[in-house]
Amino acid sequence: MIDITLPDGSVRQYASGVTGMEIAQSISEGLARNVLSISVDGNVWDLSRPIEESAAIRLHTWNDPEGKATYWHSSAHLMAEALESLYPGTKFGIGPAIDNGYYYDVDMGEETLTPADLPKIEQKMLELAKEKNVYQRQSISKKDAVQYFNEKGDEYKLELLEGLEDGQITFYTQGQFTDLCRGPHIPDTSYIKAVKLMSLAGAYWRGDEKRKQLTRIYGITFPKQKELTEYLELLEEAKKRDHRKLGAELELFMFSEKVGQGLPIWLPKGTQLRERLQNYLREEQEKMGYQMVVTPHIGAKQLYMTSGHYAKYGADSFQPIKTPKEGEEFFLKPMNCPHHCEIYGHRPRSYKELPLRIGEFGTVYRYEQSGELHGLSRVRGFTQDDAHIFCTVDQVKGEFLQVLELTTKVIKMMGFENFTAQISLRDPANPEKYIGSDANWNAAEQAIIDATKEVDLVTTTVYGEAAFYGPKLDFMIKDALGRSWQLGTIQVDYNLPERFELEYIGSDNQPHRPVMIHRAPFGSMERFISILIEHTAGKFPLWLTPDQFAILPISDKWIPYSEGIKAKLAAEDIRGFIDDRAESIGRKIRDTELKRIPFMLIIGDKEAEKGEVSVRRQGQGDLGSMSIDQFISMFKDQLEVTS
RNA sequence: GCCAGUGUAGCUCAGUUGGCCAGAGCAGCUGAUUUGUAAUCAGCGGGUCGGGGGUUCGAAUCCCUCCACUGGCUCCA
Repeated sequence: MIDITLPDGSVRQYASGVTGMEIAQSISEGLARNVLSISVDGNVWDLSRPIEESAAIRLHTWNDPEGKATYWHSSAHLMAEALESLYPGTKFGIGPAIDNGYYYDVDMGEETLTPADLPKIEQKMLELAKEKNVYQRQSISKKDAVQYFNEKGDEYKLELLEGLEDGQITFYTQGQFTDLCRGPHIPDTSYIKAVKLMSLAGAYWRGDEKRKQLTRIYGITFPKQKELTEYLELLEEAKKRDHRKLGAELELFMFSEKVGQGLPIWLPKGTQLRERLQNYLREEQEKMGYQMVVTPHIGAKQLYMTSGHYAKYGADSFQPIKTPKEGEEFFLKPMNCPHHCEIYGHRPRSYKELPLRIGEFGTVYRYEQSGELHGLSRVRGFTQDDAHIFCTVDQVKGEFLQVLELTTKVIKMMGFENFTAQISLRDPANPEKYIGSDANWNAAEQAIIDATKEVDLVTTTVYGEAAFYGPKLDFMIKDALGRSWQLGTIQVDYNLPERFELEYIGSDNQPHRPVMIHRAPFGSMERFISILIEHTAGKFPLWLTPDQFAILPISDKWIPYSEGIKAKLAAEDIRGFIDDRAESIGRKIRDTELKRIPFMLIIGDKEAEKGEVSVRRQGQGDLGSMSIDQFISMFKDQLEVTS
């Protein structure tokens, strides 16, 4: 007998060789119907795999991530079977489960798939699913595995096999399809009831752009048709929140082919929004001792040679602008830090000046590959809420913590609760990608790790994501469609001060090298606002929204009265306009609702007689009639709640 | 940059296998209406069918090429 420990800590005894499915059945029929896979001492297994020794287990259903992952991975195999049956000779790369579904990378030779082919594959999958084919696990020797894929002519699987050790190789077979796979899988294909192939994309084999591009097919499956329908509806809803769509509808920003791709143009309403955000941050930063500066949009080549940006990005940036007679070369500013280093270094500095916090809403220009551009999230010209803190080694931690506090405050104030913090460190395998000494890097990386620990910030650590001059702490947030974007960033840098030979005179009357902290709580105004739009669906916080009210006179007889109301509100710094069009009140309300203007003040005979306004809240409806003073006080209450 | 797809009026979309002057709704303009909580009525104007080239008696429709956009991949100081 073996001891099986359940998640609640209770221990049950089973005969050695018991399977996950048998355990589930012994607990309840319902569980046995719904269970998809099992964790045995932390490793996810098939339900049919015998458990030989005592272990702690967790049974996974559709309701946990491991269960979904098993389900979707099995769905990828089902899709592969369908592809092999419809397109014999298809070669397979990898086919993992992802956050929402799965994909499989395939090489179809001369054949090209188009979206029109997808329904046919979906049909085949459903057909095969009904066969209730069992996912059969089989251990296989490396030699036999190599022979199998040699005969099949699948060089991708053969390459994957090269990285595997003999004795640890397993095949899974369902129906007519056999795949090299670690598993685990759901019991059989009949669990898969609803299938949708979402999209086709090119994907480089092993993520290497020098290698062949395979066809990636994204799909998702569900145990119930209803769940698929709901998922697709959710996607439709998310698309309505897309900042590119709302940005156009609310007239926040635009793009123009003539101006150039990836170069956002801010319209008056968007500019208002952006400047309010900047003013907010400016005030917060002034409280913290920041000093604002303004630097030019271009810089001489030498500046970027000194900073190292030229060596790293010179070939992949906008190419230099040259003076017509002298041929001097200037680059569009891709970063503000070199300019700020020059500000630091323009005269001798004393330790008494440190920490020196230099801030700038600096507009920078970077060449991004055309296929990468995306609304406001990925552009070629954008404004960073940038600042560089020059401080002593001893001050690094304190400064870092202050920046961390500011950044999390900003993120939380905007209501972005679902952010993740990522520590981005060097890629140990590629030291040539970075400048500076190991000692500098170690100090910088340790500073970030220590500071995040001190405030108990939950972080993930990713190697290879550091900037070339230093490690970063990045704040990641998802957009409406679940894509993750980096917003705020904090970077500790020992290297640029060295390259710019920055110094300060210490209390010992000796020169010392300062440390630099790069930081941008929003990241860029463009990307931050793109996320803000998607998270609020265009219903911005009251303090930020371009128009806070619209006065809707029922007939133009009440326009003069409306003017008076508007003036009273303006005196209280409440902004808005009068809709004086000769339209019906229903029409005015509809248009104002669609513009996401928070308050509608409706004025007709009744209100004017009593000296009141009838208040309607966007998205909520009629709040009834009240005096203008009552409205002002209600407005101010809400202003505080949302700010 | 790469793979796949899309591009018709300011917006959303129709335009059969290539065939008379390219259509609709909304928006816009003009006029009428003076309205009570999500679209008042009528009239009018508006399109190099993304650009260029080609095939054809004839191209929005077929082919080539460039541009932009969408979904991914790679990249992201």
